[in-house]
Amino acid sequence: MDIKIVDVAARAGVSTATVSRVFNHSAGVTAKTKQRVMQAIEEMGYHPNATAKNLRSQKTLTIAVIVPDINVAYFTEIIKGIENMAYLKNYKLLICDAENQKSKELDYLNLLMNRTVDAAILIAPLLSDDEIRGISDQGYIVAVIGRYLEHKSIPCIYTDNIKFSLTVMRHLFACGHRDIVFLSGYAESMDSVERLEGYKQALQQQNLPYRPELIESGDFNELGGYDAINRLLGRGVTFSAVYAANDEMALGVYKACREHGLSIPEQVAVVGVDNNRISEYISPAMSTVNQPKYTMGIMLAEKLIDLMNDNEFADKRTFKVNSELLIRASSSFKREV
Amino acid sequence: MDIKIVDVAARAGVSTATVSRVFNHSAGVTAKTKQRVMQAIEEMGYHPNATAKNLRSQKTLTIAVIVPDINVAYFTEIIKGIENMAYLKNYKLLICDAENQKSKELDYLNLLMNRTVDAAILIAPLLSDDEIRGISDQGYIVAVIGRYLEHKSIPCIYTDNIKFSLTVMRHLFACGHRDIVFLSGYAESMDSVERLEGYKQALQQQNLPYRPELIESGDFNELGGYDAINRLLGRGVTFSAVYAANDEMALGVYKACREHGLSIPEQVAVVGVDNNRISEYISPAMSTVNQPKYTMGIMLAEKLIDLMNDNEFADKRTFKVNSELLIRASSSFKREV
DNA sequence: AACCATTATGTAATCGTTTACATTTTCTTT
DNA sequence: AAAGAAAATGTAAACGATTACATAATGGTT
Repeated sequence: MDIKIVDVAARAGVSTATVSRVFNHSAGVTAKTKQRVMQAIEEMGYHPNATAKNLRSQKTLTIAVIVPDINVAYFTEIIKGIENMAYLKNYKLLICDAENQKSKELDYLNLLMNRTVDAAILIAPLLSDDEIRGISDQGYIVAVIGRYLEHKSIPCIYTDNIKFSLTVMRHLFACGHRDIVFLSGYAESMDSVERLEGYKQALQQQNLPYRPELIESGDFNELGGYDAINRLLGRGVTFSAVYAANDEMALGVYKACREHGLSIPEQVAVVGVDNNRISEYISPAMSTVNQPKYTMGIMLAEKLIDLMNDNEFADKRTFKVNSELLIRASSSFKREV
Repeated sequence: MDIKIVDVAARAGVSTATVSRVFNHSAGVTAKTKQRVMQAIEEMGYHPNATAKNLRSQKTLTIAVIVPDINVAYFTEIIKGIENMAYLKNYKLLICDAENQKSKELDYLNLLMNRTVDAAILIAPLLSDDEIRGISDQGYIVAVIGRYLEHKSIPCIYTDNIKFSLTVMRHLFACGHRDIVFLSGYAESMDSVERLEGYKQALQQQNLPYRPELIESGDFNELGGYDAINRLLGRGVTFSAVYAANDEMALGVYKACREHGLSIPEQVAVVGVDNNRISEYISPAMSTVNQPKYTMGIMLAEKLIDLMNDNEFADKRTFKVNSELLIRASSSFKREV
C-alpha cells in the first residue's frame, strides 16, 4: 500500500541508491537528477519506512522513559523536559508507566534488550543500584534521574535528599517545632529512604530522640497523606508539624487537618516536597522544596543523546542539582518554645 | 554485539527456522529439539531483534499518543488508561506532547506515515475534523478522544460538553447566580468552544443576555485563571460565580479571589471541569464536572487495538460517556435572588 | 522390509532501506 | 579528439527476523 523507494526510483528513472542519496542530502547528485527525484517524491508522497531504516542503521532514535507513575506531576514535569530535548534532537519517547512495580520496571527494560529503543531513562527507579549497573555493564545505555548512581557510563542527575531534609527540619526547628511527623512515600523508594535519613540526622543534630511513632507512610498520593494523618490522630499522637515526602501527600494532610479542626499553620505546620504547580495556589500556600524538574529533564536528555552519538562524554556524567526550600504560609507561624 | 538467531541456531545445531518456531511456540517441533534450542536461547541470552521482526511483520505494535500538554492531569489520567490496556495487549506507547501547537501535532502525525507506529490516538487535538478524516481516509489508523467525530473508521470517545455546561449553569442559576463569568481555555480548543456554547445556550434558556464582558480566557492552567480574574476585577466587572473550563484555571480563580478578599462560595461560587484529584482536597472543596477519564483511555485503547487486529468493528465506534457535576463546597452557597 | 503418510527440519525469499563497490558518464587536458 | 581524472549513477549485499516451500526423517501398516 505504501510507496516504497523502488517506486520512486522507477518513476524518476533512477536507481534506489540515487533516491536514497537525494532524500538524505548526500553529496554527489546532479542538480537535474535531484530535481527529478524530488518531484517524484513529491508527487507520490513518499515517506521512507522507519523500520527498514532502523534495521539498516541499527538505531531506532527512540528512548524509553520508565517512570513510577505518570499521574504524578513531578514526573510529568521531568518528562516534559526530556520530550522537549528529544524532539529537538529528533528522538522519540516510549513512555513506560511502571506503576511502582519492580516487575513492570524490569519488563519494560526488555525494550533495551530487543533493541526497541536505543536507551532508557529511569526516573526514580525501584531497581537497586547494582541491578542498574548490571544493565549498563551488559552494554545497554541507561541514564538515571532522581537518584545518585556512580558508574562510568551512566549519566545521572539527582538532588541531595538528605541535605534538603536537613534544611526543612532546621526551618521547622527554627519555628519552634519539636514534635515533627515524617510522612514517607513508598517505603522502598530511595527518595523516601533518603528523606527519612535526613529527618533522622536533623533530630540527632538537635539532640532530639528519633520517635518511630511519628513516622507514617502514604503512597505518594493525596489519599495516602490523608489516611496517614487520620491514623496518627487515631493513635493519639500529638505533633505540631508535618514534613511530607511530597506535595500530594501534604495536600492530603491539609484536608485531614481541616476535618479535625487543626489550623495550618497555627496548630500544624506543613512542608511538602516537589513544588507542584498547585502548591502556591492553595490556601494556605504550601511550603515545599523545589527542584529544577524541567531543567533536569532537559539536561539529562541532552547528556544521554550526546553519549549515544559519541560526542565527548567521559568528562562529566553525574550532576547534582540544588533544591531550595520555598517557605510559604503553611509553615510560617512561629510558636513559643 | 547482540546474539542473533543464527548464533542460537548454530549453538543448538539447528536452522534459524527451527529457533524461530521454538521462540514463537509454533507447532511441529520435537520436544527434544525444542529443549536443545531453549537451552541455547537461555545460555546465550537471546532476545529477538524487534526491528527485524517489525520489518518482516509490517507491524510495530506501537501506538502514538498525541496530547496537548503532558503536564495537565486530565490527560495523564487518560494516558494511564491507554497505557494499562496497551500493556495488557502488548502494545507500546510513543508519547507526543504537542504543546498546544498544531504544527507539532502535524509533525508527530508523520510517525504514522513512516510507519513508526501502527496507529495514533489524538487526545483533544487541534486539527480540524476534516483534517483528521483526511488522515484516516489515506488509510492510516487514528482514534480520537475528547472530541466527537463521526467517521466510518475512526474510533472515538467523548463527552457532551454542551450538555454538562447546561447542567453547570442550571446549578448556578439555582443557587441564585445571574452574573456568571465563563473562563475559557485556549480559544481554538474544541472543548473551550463547546463549553462556551453550552454557557450561551443556558443563558438563553434562562432569558438572560449574553454579556461578552463576562468572558475571559486563560491557557488551561492556574496562572491563566488567576490572571483572568485579575483582569476582570481590574475592568470593574462584577460577578457572583465563575465557571472555569478546567480545574487548573479554577484553582487560579481561588487564589485571585482570596487576594481580593472575595470569599468562596459566599461571594463567589466556583465550578471547574475535569475533577482533578486535588479538587476535593483543597478548601473549599471544588465543584467540578467529572469524566471517567481512566475508563475512556481503557475503552478507546481496547477498541483501537481490536480494530487493528480486525476483530470485529463496524458495529460501534463512537462512544459518548456521561459526565456528572460534582457539587462541592465551592458552589454550595445559596444566595437571595 | 517396503511403502506411504505424517511429522520435523532446512533453504532461501522477503520486509524496505543504506552504502560499499563497480560501472558509466562527464569534464579536463593536451 | 583521445585519454585520464573526476563525478554521477547503478548493483547488490547487508540489517535480523519470519515463513512458504522443499526436503528429510520418522512411524505405521501390510
